[in-house]
Amino acid sequence: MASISDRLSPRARQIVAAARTLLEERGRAGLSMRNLAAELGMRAPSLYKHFSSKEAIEAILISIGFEEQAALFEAALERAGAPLAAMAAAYRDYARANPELYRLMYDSPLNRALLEPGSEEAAAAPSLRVTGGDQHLARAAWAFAHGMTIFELNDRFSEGADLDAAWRRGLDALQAAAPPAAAPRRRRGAP
Amino acid sequence: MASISDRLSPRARQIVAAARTLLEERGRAGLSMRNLAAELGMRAPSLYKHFSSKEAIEAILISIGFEEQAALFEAALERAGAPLAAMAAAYRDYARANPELYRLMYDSPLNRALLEPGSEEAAAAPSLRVTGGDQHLARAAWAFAHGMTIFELNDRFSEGADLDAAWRRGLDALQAAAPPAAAPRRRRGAP
DNA sequence: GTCTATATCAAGATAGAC
DNA sequence: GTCTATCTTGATATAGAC
Repeated sequence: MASISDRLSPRARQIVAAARTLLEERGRAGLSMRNLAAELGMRAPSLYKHFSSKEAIEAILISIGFEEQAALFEAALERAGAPLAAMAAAYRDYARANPELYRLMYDSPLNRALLEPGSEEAAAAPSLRVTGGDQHLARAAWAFAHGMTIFELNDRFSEGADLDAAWRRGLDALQAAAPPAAAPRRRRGAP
Repeated sequence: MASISDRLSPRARQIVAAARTLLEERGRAGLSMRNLAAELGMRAPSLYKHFSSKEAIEAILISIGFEEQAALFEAALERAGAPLAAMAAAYRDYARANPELYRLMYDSPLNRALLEPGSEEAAAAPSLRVTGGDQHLARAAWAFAHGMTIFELNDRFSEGADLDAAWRRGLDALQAAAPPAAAPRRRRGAP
C-alpha cells in the first residue's frame, strides 16, 4: 500500500512535488523543464538524470492523481447515505482542489505505457459499484461528472448558472435509472 | 442569415478554410501561422494583413463551429420522434466529423470578446427546448453529452466499451427526468 | 497585399567536463 | 548528480521595402 510517491528516490520525489506545485501555479504550459529546474535551484539538464523525459514526469503526476482519486472515491463510498451523490461530490471537490492536475489527467489521450500500472483502473472501479454493476450507466455517470466538472473549470456555463442544481438534477436522473441493488448499504470487503 | 464565412473578404475566407483543414489534419498544435501560410503558398507575416492574431483566426473557427452546431441542432429538433435523442445524435456526429474543431471549441475557456456575437448562445439554445425549459436539466444533458463525446475522442473509455449503450442509458435517464412538456411535438415557429 | 529580414522568446533534449 | 555549452526546432509578431 506504499504510494507511488513513496517508491521514488528522495530527489525524484522532490522533483515531482515541485512539478505538481508548478503545474497548479502556472498551468500545463508553465510546466517546462526549465521552470521546474529553476524551482528546485538547479539547471534543466540535471533533471534528465532523474527522469528520461518531461512526459515521464507528467505520467507520474497523472498516476498520483488517479491514486488519490481512488482513495477519495473509496472513502466516499464508505460513508452512509447516497453513494452516487457522495462519489460525485468527491469527484467535483478533487477537481476544484487540483484543477490543473485534473486537466492534465483528463484533457487528452493517455500514454498508458508510461502510467503506473493499475492506477487508472483503480480510480475508475468505484463508479461501477455505485451503479450496481451496470457498466453502461457507470460510463454515463462518469461522462456526466466529467462534463459538469470541466465545464465548471473552464467557465463554460452561462453566468450565474446554478451548478449545484444541475448536478442534483443529473444525479437524480441517473440514480433513478440505477438498479435497486445500487441503494445505500454497508460494505463487506474489497470488491 | 448570411453565415460568418460569407461576411469575410474572399482572401480571409480562403485563409479560414485553409486553417480549418490544417486544424483537422494536424491538430491544434499544428495550426501555426507558418504552417497555415505554407498551405496557402504564402509567408506567415502576410497573414497579419488579414487577421490581427492567430487567436482571432481561432475565434472565427470556433464561431463557425457554433453556427454549424446551431443549424444541425435546430434541424434535429424539426425531425419527428424523440428530440433529446435526435439532438444528442447530432451532437456526437458533429464532434466525430470535426474532432479537432470540437476540441478547439470545448477544451478551454473561451475568449468571448473575440467570438462572433450570439454564436455561442445559438448553439446552446436548442438544448433548453429539449428539456421542456428546465435549465438545470439542460445543463446536465449538455455536460453528459460533452463528457461522452470528449472521452470518446480521447479514447478514455475502456477497450471494447459499448458507447451506444452508454449514450442510451444516460439519455433514457435524463429523458425520464424531463417534464412532460418535453415530449415529441410539432414546432410552431421560432422559440 | 505580399515579401525579406528580424526581434524575441521558449521549448525538449544531448554531450561531455567535473 | 550537477554543471556549462550547445543543438535543433519552433512559435508569434513587427518593420519596412516593394
